Amino acid sequence: MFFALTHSENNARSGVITTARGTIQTPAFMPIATQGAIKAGITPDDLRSMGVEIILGNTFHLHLRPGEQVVADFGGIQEFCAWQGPMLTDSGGFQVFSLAKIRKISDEGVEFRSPLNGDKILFTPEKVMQIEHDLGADIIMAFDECPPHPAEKKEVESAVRRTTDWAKKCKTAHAVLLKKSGKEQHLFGIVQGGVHPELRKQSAEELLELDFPGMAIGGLSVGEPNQDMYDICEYLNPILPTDKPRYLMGVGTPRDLLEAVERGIDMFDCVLPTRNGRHGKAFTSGGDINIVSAKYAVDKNPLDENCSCFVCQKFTRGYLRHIFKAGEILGMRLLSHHNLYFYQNLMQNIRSAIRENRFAEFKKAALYGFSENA
RNA sequence: GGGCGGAUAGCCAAGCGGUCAACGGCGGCAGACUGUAAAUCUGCUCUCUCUGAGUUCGGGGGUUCGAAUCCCUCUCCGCCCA
Repeated sequence: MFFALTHSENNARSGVITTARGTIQTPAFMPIATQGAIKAGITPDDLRSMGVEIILGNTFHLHLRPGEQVVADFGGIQEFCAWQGPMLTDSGGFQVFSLAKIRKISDEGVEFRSPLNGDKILFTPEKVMQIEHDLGADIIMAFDECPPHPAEKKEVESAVRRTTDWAKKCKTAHAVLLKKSGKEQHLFGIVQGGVHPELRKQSAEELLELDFPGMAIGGLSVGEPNQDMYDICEYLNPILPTDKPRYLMGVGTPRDLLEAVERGIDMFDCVLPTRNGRHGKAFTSGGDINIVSAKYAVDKNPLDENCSCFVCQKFTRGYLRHIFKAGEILGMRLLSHHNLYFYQNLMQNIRSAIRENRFAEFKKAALYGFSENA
């Protein structure tokens, strides 16, 4: 069985996903290795030491460099990265949003211009499936259209229509490739529909007919108010099947994770722990801190006194501030490490709380802590 | 001793009669970042009773309606000739 739900408390769920390369306890947070590496020098050993069970790669960026054939030649993305655990590849659907200035959408697919050299890159559902099969991740995402926020409702409707159409094509192409490769790869569908409940419902129902082993919610955390994101999760909760993992793409802040878990989400990924780590912001049990702030110059405390990561065992805020200001790469690595550890620890605590039927009180206490510095 | 060339806000450095409180960079301060074109981006950084006013461009003096910008002089720095 791919997904087994083991505990639930109201809508919050905990379970386990089983792949050929290992299991993933849920709710899970997946660090992002867009180009096959967690930025700022976090190694596979680092990830394992903090309890990470699955990481992400990106189809678009890995296609541009080094190319899926190179990755396939190494035996797949997991071997290539020396991670060797479960991996997931995003499809390039987010690049439809993030690279909006250098792409053209049609019903056939999306024509990108390479940010590397200006080459025209045509992504169709079939092409994306071929690339994701060559990359060989354990979970692969259907090619979707992620519209911006705000957007005209017509634009969102069209994105839902294309996303469904492309999902069908992805499923068909995936089935053919799967038969040929004999590998185990699980294709997830992605629900679109912006902040419109009726479009979300339509998108989810159309995708559910295709019976994907997992369902993702895309098109959120693109600029809409946080409450809208929570509302959409809450709205979709009874529509999505309970026996399949739900993946809220691109989310989020520690608070977002708690709010979304409460509304039935099982999987997350987000650049925040690593990007903010590189930009000098640390997540702590007492809220975010900006380590370059002058007030930490002679602060001899760790980033988070409640954290047991090695950064918090060894280094003071004053030292971290100094190496950050000095531009030493160690500062970015240490903050990235701490932030990823903080996220993993938070997810571990969330899972324990759900399994012990005390998630509601855990969430309340955690949110109270995050507000200390706010 | 003589001849050139310099001295601009914390530092470097543009400006060379009005549109200059003075380009730009560094440093400093603050903020942003949510399926990563991000070790990135944005704002502020002389003083004040701050949508206005006051003092600045080595010191002093002068020319002019008006000077960081022109003239005289002093001080200091660099290069060259003795």
